[in-house]
Amino acid sequence: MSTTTQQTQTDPSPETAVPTVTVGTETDHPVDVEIPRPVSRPDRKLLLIDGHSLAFRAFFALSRAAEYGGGPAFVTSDGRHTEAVYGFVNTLVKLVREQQPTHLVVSFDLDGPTLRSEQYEEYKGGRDETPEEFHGQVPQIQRILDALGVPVVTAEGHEADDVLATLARRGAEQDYEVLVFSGDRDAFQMIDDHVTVVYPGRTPSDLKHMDAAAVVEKYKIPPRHYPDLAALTGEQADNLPGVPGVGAGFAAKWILAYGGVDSLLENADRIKGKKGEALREHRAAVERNRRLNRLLTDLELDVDLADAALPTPDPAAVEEVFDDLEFGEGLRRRLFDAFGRAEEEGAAPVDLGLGDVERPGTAEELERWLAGAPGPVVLHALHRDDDALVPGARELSGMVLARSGDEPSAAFLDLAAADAALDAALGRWLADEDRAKVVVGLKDVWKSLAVRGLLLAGVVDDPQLSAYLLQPARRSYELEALLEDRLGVAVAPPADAAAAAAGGQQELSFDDEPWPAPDALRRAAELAVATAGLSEHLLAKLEETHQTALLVDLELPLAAVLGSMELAGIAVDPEGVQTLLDDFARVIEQAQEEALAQIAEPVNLGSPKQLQQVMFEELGLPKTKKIKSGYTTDADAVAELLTRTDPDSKGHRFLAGLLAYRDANKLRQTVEGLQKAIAEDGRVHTTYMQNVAATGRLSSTNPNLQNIPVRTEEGRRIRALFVVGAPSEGRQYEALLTADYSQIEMRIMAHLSGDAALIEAFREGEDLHRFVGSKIFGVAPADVTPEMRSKVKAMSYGLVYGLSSFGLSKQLRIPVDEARTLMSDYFTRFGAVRDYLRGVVEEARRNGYTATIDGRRRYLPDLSSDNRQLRSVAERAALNAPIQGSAADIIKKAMLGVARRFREEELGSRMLLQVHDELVVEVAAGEREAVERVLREEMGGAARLTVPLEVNVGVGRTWHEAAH
DNA sequence: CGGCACACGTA
DNA sequence: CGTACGTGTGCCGG
Repeated sequence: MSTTTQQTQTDPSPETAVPTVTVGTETDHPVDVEIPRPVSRPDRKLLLIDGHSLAFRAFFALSRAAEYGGGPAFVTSDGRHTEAVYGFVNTLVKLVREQQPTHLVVSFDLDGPTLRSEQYEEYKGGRDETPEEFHGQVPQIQRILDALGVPVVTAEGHEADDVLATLARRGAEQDYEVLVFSGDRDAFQMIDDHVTVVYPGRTPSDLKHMDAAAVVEKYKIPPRHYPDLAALTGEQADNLPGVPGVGAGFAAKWILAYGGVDSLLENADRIKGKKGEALREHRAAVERNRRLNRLLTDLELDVDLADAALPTPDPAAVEEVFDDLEFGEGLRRRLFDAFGRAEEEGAAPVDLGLGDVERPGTAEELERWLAGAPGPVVLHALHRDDDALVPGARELSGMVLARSGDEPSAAFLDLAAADAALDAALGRWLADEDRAKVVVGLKDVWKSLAVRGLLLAGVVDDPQLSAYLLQPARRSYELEALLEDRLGVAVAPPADAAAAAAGGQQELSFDDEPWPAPDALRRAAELAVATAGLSEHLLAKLEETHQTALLVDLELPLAAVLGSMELAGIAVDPEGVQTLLDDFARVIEQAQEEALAQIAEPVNLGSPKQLQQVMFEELGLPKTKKIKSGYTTDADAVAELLTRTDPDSKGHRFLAGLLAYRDANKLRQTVEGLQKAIAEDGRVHTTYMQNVAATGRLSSTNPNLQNIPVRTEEGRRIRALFVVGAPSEGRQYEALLTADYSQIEMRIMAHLSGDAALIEAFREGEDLHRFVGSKIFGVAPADVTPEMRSKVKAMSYGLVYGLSSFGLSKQLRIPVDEARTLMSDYFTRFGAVRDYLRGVVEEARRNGYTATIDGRRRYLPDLSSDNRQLRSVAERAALNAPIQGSAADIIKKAMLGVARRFREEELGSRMLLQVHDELVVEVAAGEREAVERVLREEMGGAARLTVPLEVNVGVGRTWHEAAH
């Protein structure tokens, strides 16, 4: 932070130490110029923006084509360019969000002559013509500023910089902390303890802060002398030549020795050498430059800073301009996040107006409560710690029912205490499709009710699913968080959490204590009442974003299907598990021995840290790819090292042992996890997470049955552990059946891109990669070698993930040139694919989100990040999300279809697993053919694409056999 | 004990 | 410098 230069001295008193720079050391009157630290005034922070400068930089930054972002981005459907507008708003929003100014003014240059152009005709001459596409964008920017309520200040005959300098001076006098955004370095002369200049780096949103210390650091002179330096060196951008041969270094030296331009020129005769000669020769130019680059701080401006308080924009006005310019939701959201939003609906209703929680104890009381008011009833499950666990579910002790409306009300049902009549009344209501329910955590509630023999119908929302559709990247869908984030409603934290936070011990529970505890019930009731409002809000938002059908026709019914799959579980062969564990244990031991025999001291092969020590220091193996902790020891890197070491060397044997150890150990862990997960019914009940994957996929946990090994022979032995189950509930099962989509993602790519060649490939029905290979390499399909085919395959799949030519070269271990040629040949043959991929990113950048075929969104705000790394990640996610997400939608629809058909055709077979593009079914005795038919029809017909959806089906005693 | 980093399994 | 996940281990700091 200190800006020590040779000329810097320090005030003797350390408390008030202000660095100084001495200027004019060679004159009779050297001056110590203080280099102040900038003041911080969070409550009075004025942001001044040079509008043209920001717009111009934004325009060029966004016009540059990115690898996937080339082509006509930022053009409205009627052909108006909007790069500058978009970039301007984006950076403005970023500045406001990061700097949190309390006041904001934007200034623009006016057309027509200025003081400077009159004094010097060539001023700013020699610049390239502004591109055609830039014209017309500045008025649009002013339109947006108008909608936002941001004051725009201009001055006839003056550049924006003079306006800014005047306002900066005024702001400083009124003790504002002033930030000036300007792309013109002349603005540096404004810097003092109150004024900092923010100027753009390579991109308009890569912003650098220049305070006095930074100027001294960079130019060795105090800010007020910057124009002297600029006058000497000249300003290319303004077409102002300076003294030939004099750069910033010399200029600074002169200034420090002789002071500013005036004083320097007075002493010009004392300067020796060529440079002195040049200075004397170009004295006129220097004087002219200094005259022109002096910013005026005393313009008459019709603005009062007090009126420039950061406005709260009118949403309607902003929406109108944004709609017209066809800007997406991402930018709008960021804008309102930064500025706030006028006339937002009232903040948190502190009191929900909820009376006492009712306790209907009879069927009549329940029915009376249920008939109390129209509108959906929120159903919130209550569990107690000792609720019985059944395989795949948890029994239910009670529930809170709630509704909002004019008279919010909540009721508690103690299921343990309910008599038969109350149970029946509850059952009738639950099963009644016409009585609307909002269920929190639908899948779990569905399961708990199912094990009680209760049906659940008429579910109109689960906020944890509707919120997922609206914000698929959220980490948590806890009600409290949703209420807070979506409605601004705060619900008191649970009492035990409060007690725990206060350092209290967890209360021991005694059998005679009332359940639920009164304050816990009260809180659950308030939460449930608030949930009614939350649901209303979420459903309205789904309607707005056209995702209602995804909730109503897909996710909600799917919850029940997933619930039944979890309850079913899949049988695992326990003896097979033990055999496999023993086998793997032998391999692990052998591999470990072999590896450790090559080194001096034993290490933990599971510790990457210790491995690095051994591999790169003791064994002296070549360094691999850098990671945070040093160099990677991952399988790819180890395999690479194996090819580069002598097979007879210690290093080689160590690496081979390590790989074998890791392989077997990983498999052992998988099998152990499986063993631990076998429930009392001999089956493994995974949990499908319906609101975790940002693309719309399911995930599987506890245990994860979506990553059971399959690629290696040893891995496939694990698949053979999953077997058809023993008879249960009077039903016999004859086999497992697996049905998977063939290349569904590539088919979706063909559909979305409309690429004629790719579509033809799928319609021909021949091996996709062989077909693509024949096109790219220009040979007959029969002449595509396995090597060609595997390259093509890697590339095809890579494209779906946003693979670069660099990445392809790494993966295929081929030169980048070759990878690039491969890709370009691919795109020559499948041009629509490239167009599609480009379009996806552009559209997502504009809209702020991608969408699947059925309209499931994924928001990607980082597409406009100024962090290249973040932006690239978001771009690849944008390429992948519509494809992966559409595939997820399709198999979800297929699952609903399969479940419906099993029901309608009264089949006893049941779906057990979903592995993204595969369904595993347990086939009831005698239903093999029917099940295969249902699976083929429902999976194949789950979407109407321009290419067929091909489904492979296999049957066997085990999952492994079924897949062959 | 919680959280991070690493490694690695699947689609 | 290839997307989306979940899990186990080591290891750090509290």
